[in-house]
Amino acid sequence: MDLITIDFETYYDKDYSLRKITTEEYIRDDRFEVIGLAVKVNNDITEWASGSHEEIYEYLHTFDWANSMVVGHNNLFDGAILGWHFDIHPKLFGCTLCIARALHGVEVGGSLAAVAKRYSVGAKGTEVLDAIGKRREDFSAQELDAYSDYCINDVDLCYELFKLMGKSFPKKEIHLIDRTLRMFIEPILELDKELLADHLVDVKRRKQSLLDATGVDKKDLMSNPKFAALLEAEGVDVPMKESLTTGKQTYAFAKTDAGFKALGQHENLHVQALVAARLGTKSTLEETRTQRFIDIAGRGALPVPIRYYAAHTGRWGGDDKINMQNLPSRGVDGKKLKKSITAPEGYMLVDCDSSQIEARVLAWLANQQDLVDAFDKGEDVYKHMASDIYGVAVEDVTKEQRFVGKTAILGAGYGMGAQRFKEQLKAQSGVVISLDESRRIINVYRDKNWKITHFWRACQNMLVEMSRNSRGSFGFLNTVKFTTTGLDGRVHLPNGLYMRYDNLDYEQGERGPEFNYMTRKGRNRIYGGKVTENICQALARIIIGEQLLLISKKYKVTMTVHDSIVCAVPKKEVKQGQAYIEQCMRYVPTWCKGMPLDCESGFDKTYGGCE
DNA sequence: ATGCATCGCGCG
DNA sequence: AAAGCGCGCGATGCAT
Repeated sequence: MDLITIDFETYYDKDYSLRKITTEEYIRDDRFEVIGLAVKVNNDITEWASGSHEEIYEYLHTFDWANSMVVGHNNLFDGAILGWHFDIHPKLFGCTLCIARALHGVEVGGSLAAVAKRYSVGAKGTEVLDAIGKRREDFSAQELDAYSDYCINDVDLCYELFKLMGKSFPKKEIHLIDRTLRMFIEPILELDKELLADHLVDVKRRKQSLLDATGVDKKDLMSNPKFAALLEAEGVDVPMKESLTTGKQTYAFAKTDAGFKALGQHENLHVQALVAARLGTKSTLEETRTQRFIDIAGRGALPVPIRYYAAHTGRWGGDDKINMQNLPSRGVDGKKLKKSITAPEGYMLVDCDSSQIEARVLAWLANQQDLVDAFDKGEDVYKHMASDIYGVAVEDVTKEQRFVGKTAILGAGYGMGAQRFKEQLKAQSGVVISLDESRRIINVYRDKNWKITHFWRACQNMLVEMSRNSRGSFGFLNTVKFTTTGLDGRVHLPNGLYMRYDNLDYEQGERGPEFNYMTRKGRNRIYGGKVTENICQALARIIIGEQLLLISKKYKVTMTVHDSIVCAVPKKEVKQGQAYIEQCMRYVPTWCKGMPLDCESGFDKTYGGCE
């Protein structure tokens, strides 16, 4: 297999640029034009090519793409140009930006310049290229020459970086990068234009009627101080709270803030209307995302931009202004956007969810064997938890009691305290318990799952060890190893990558060291329970990654949302396809024998219809 | 005009 | 001793 490194230079101007519009819109726009590109086959001399679309097309088709791996820095961009404009479909896509993010942390600068500097492979060109607003034909021969040097240099840097970073990079992760990029580069999902148009009208109408009921202007609702003034005018004591970020007093206007919620039942009906309008108009997601979908529908199929290694736990994230991982799905009529996403002609979509994967990983990792066994047998672990909490037989557990058990299983496993548990329970289900009762429930959880509480302590000890610049391993079958490089703590993961706690430091608190590490947004507190959560999330991501690759052998994976995978399956074999996909999602990787995995799936013509 | 911090909110 | 966690996007308010 050949390695082809590429970089496209394309037309841009003040408005038509990647700073202003999405990658999808930019590449599909009528103004799109290739100024030129640099191509390097294996270690051959890098070539520069510039010419008309037809000339570039012809030139590009002289390479053997079908047997090549194509690498670029941010290959989402170059790969999409190859596919959408030049009908070129390589065997494998690589991306030095993706690899850099996985190796050196999601926090560090991922620009080609920054990564090149880190590896000392040379500097990115600094010459000021007068390219803005210039079409290919506007460049003089000398200007084009300078541009070619610049572009060739970029490709050479990218090639060197791939050699250095790619050598030790896990093969499976390379394939995951490839599959992730293809969700965007090879779009097959379609959008239901009529449904979207109707939905946009509905959403706007709904918001307007909320506003009409108050008789105030939208901007007075959206602004915190102005909204506070409206409430004060009604004689309301404006609810305040302490900011979790700054510690200062701030307005408590979030939909889960108790004081604000109470205003929703205020005796003054105008106050009720104001609160309802504020809540109903504050989130613009439904409206903006619907508009983006409508715009995309006018241009073609739906490319799914998923960012490889977005979280320091390795999870994927959204990208390109249209986060496909947080599409609404709860509440009445909540799935309209998902329902607008449709399988291509002759296909159905299968949406398969891994069941409670993080809770299962936690039980396995901490070697909480009774919980592992319960998961394995397919028992209702939430009911079992509730049975212990309330001292009733499993079959007598009420719906409300089961919900308490569920909240405990999903939250208390990472050290949640009584105060937080009480609030969470109230916010999520309206169940109100006393602080003493909350404390009792937390204690029941911790006693029952004592191995898990031990694991928090092991993770805390790991932080201590890392801060002493040492190495070691812990966890079930020594799955989790850690080392320290300088001040950077690293938790090694079974896929060959690691989670980093950069510049790990601590302050001596009254009751022991309080650890923190550096992120892009400043220092983050870190402690045993949180490390436990991070590791479980990372391991769950590795498991679903392996499963995604298995599924890809047979079906096109169109997107993933953390614990779910959405595939397109030919209509006539949808039942067999669904069975195959479920089989893949129950696959237990070799490094985690005994992991109790399960899944559930549904299929439909639309994403939102998969139940 | 543009960038940054903060908050809220959607998902897992 | 105890502390649930992980994202991205959009709006506002304020600084440049």
